[in-house]
Amino acid sequence: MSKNKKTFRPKARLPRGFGDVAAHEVRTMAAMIKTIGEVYELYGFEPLETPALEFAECLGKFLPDADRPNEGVFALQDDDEQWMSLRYDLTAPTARYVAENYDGLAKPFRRYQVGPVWRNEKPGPGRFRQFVQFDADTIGTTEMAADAELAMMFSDVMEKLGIERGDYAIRMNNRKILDGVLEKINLLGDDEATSNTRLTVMRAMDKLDRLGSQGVRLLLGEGRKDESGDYTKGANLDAASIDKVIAFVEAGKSTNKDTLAALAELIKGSEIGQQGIDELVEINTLILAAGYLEDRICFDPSIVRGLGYYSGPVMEAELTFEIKDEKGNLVRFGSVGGAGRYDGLVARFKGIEVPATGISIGVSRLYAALEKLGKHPAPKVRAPVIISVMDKSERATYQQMAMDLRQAGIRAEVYMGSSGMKAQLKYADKRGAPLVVIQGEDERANDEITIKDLVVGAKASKDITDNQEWRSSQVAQMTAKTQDLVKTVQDILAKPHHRH
RNA sequence: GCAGUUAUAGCUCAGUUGGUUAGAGCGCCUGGUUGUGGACCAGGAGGUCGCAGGUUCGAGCCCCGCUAACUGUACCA
Repeated sequence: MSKNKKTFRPKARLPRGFGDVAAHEVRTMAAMIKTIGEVYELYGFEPLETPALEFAECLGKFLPDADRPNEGVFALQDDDEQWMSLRYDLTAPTARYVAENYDGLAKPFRRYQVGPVWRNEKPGPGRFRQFVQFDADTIGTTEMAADAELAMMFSDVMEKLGIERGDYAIRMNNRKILDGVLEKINLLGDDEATSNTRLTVMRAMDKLDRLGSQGVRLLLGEGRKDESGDYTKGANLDAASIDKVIAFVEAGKSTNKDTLAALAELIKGSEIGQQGIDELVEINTLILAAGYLEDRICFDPSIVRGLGYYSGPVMEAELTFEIKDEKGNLVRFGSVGGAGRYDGLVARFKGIEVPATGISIGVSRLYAALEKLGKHPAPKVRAPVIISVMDKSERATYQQMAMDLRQAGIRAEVYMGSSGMKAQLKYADKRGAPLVVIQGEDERANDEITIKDLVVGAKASKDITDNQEWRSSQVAQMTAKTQDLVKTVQDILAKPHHRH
C-alpha cells in the first residue's frame, strides 16, 4: 500500500434545498400539522395517504424524456423502464386516486392529506426542494359552497396556528374573470402566439404586489430590466390594452362588494367574465353569512396562481407583516398556501368532467416564516432528568431509578456514556436537563441521593466568580432518601422555575 | 437559464503596495479540580487559502478558465 494513496472521504453535506429537521422543528411541525388536521377534520374531511412515487404520466405535463429526465421533477426509471416521479404536489396523486377508485367513493369525495413533496428547482428563502404540504379537496361538485368553505377553513387554520387576524390575508380571484379581461384585449385565441402572450400577461399581473403597477406596466409592454441588470421580455401589448389590464389588477376596493362592482364594469360584455363574477358574488354571500369579512377574505384581481390547471375561483394566503433576515433585509416568503378550483384534472384519466376544488398549505414555508418571526407555537418539552453514573458497577441501580421516574411520567435517562462526573454534568447542561440525580459511594452508604437543580445552579453561577466557592458550595444541591426519589423530583419540578 | 457578488479553520471574519512559518474571536478537546454544568487560567487539535492553469525570484493577494454558494431575475404543473 502506497502511503500517499488517500482514503476517499466524502464531504458530509446535503444537496441544496434539502434540510435536516432538528428536534425542536420536528415537534413544532408536528404540532402545526396536528392543528391543521384538526380543523380539516372538523369540516368533515377524511384522511388519505398516497405514495411518494407515481408514474410520471399520472402526475402531469412535465413528462421526463431521455434528454432531460429531471426537468422540474425528480424522476427515475423502474426496472421495466417506465418513468416514475416523486410527487411534486398532492393534488395530482389525489386526482389519480379518485379516477382509480371513482365508482366506490361517496361523492362529493372529501379528503385531506399531508406529506412531503419534491420539486427540482432552484431553492431560496422559504423555498425548498423537499417540503411539506397539507391539502384538503372536495371532488365531484360544481357548487360554490365548496369553494366558500375552503376560504373559511383556510382562515380558521391561520388563526388556529396563532396568526392573528390582520396578520394574514386570504386573497381571492376567479380565473373566469381573468379570462374575461383577456377576452376584452383579444387574447383568448388558441393559436400559439396568442397563448404565449396570454401567459406572459398573466405572469405580469401576478407580480403586482412585488413590482408595483409601473413594473407590471413594463412587463405588459416592452419588457423590464431588474436591479441586477437582467432583462425580462415583455408582452408587447398596445397602450390601450395595457391600460385595461392595469385598471383590472388595480380594481381592488376596500369591500368585496365594491370590488365585484368595479370588475363587472371592466369586463362588461364578456360572458365568461360575468360568470366568474356571479360565482364570487355567491361565495361572498356565503362567507358574509358566516361572518367572514374583508379582514379575513378579500377579493383581489391581481391573484393568478399557477397557470396550468385552475379553472375557477383561486385564492392565496399571505402573511402581511414584514419579515427581516439577520442583516435587516426584507425577506420575501411568497404565499404560504393556495387554493382553487380545478375542474379538468380528473378528466385527464376518466374522460368525464369531475369538478373539484382544493386547498394546499405550505407547512414548511409557513414554519420558516413563523420561525423568522419567532412566532410559531413551539410546544415545550422538558428535557429528561439525567441519572449520572458515578459507579459503573451500579448501573442496574441507576436504571431502576430511571424506571421509577418513568413510571411517574417523568422523562428520565441514565447517562449512557463512559466519561467522568464533569463531562456528565456538561452533558446534562447541554441537553437542557432540569435535574441531575447523583448517587456515589457516600450517598449509597446513607441510602441517599443527591439531586442537583441545573436551573437554580445556572442562576447562582452568575454571582459566583470564584471556582473554589462554586465547587465547594455545591450549589443548588439537596439530598434525599433514595426511596423518596420520585416524590422529591416531582416536588422540585413543580416549582415555578421548572414550569413550562 | 440570465445577471451581479462572493469563496481563507467547525462558525463569523481579518490578512497592508505581491515577501519568509496564514491569524483572531467564538466553538471543540485536555488539564488546573482522582465526585460537580458556569466563570477564570494554561495548553491542544483543526487549513490543499474552492479547483485547475498562468505571470513572477516569490501568489491567500495579480491574470485566465472552471466549480460552488449567495442575491436578484426568469420558470414554478
